[in-house]
Amino acid sequence: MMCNTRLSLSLGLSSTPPHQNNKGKLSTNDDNQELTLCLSTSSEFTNNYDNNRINPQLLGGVNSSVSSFSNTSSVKRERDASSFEEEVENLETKRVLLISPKGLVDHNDDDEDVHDYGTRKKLRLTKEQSDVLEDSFKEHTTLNSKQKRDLARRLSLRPRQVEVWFQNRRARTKLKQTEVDCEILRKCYEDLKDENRSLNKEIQELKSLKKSQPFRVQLSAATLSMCPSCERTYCGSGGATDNSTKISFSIGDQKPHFYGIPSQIH
DNA sequence: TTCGGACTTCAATTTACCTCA
DNA sequence: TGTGAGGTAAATTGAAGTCCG
Repeated sequence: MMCNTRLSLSLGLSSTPPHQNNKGKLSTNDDNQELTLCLSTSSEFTNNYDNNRINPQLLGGVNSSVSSFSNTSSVKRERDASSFEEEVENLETKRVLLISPKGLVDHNDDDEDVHDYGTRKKLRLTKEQSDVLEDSFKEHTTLNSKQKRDLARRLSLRPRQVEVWFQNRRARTKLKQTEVDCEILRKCYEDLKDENRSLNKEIQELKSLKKSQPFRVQLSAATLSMCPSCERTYCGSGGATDNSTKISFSIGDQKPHFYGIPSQIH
């Protein structure tokens, strides 16, 4: 399959709208394995090339006439081990689009996912494909090259499609998590607002109590109170304070004293 | 150590399709 | 029945980062 592949390169411009042409298109005629690359001013090709969607090695290696693309043979990495095959696999499923005076014409008559006017129909994954992808995503949210290829082969998709699916899936997961986080924060805000409201209410009650009853109030144990002059607490019976946190103050006191919290004892 | 190419991932955006009023 | 709005998911684009020779 690969060995018989012949790649030819043609350059062209058309007057059709950007969404219909000016797109770098790579495709194959399944019958004779002839690949035709139509380049244009589109950023798609340059982007694909920049990101190695189209492997320069493929261009340079298969067709020596594109010599400027061939200087990549020294790059050796595990994840690249199959990139050549992957690219060929990608190319096999892409389209032959020829530029005619009317614009781009789909060259594959049996092509079902390209409109007559040259735009790509949006693929809808089948339930089975989605399920397999979901299962795979549960195992690992990112794919290495081999996993991607295997999955693509299993689902009869292009590796790039699997890659894109995982990319979008990660984005959806992140978005959902953000929504959850937002909800948690919203709940926290509501709780704090309620707490603030009740504390304010309590303050108002105490203030009104102070006006109507300007005498000392003890909220802690009856034996513990605060000296109004030195603001120190003492036990009414002369005994020591216990370890529990207690509060004792008089209405109008600016400095209530907490006990059981060492850092707050003066 | 620096540089550049190859490669991946992400965020933002576009595009095609679907549903529903 | 046709249509526009809005939602969703596939696909594109460009930037940033890592790895390695």
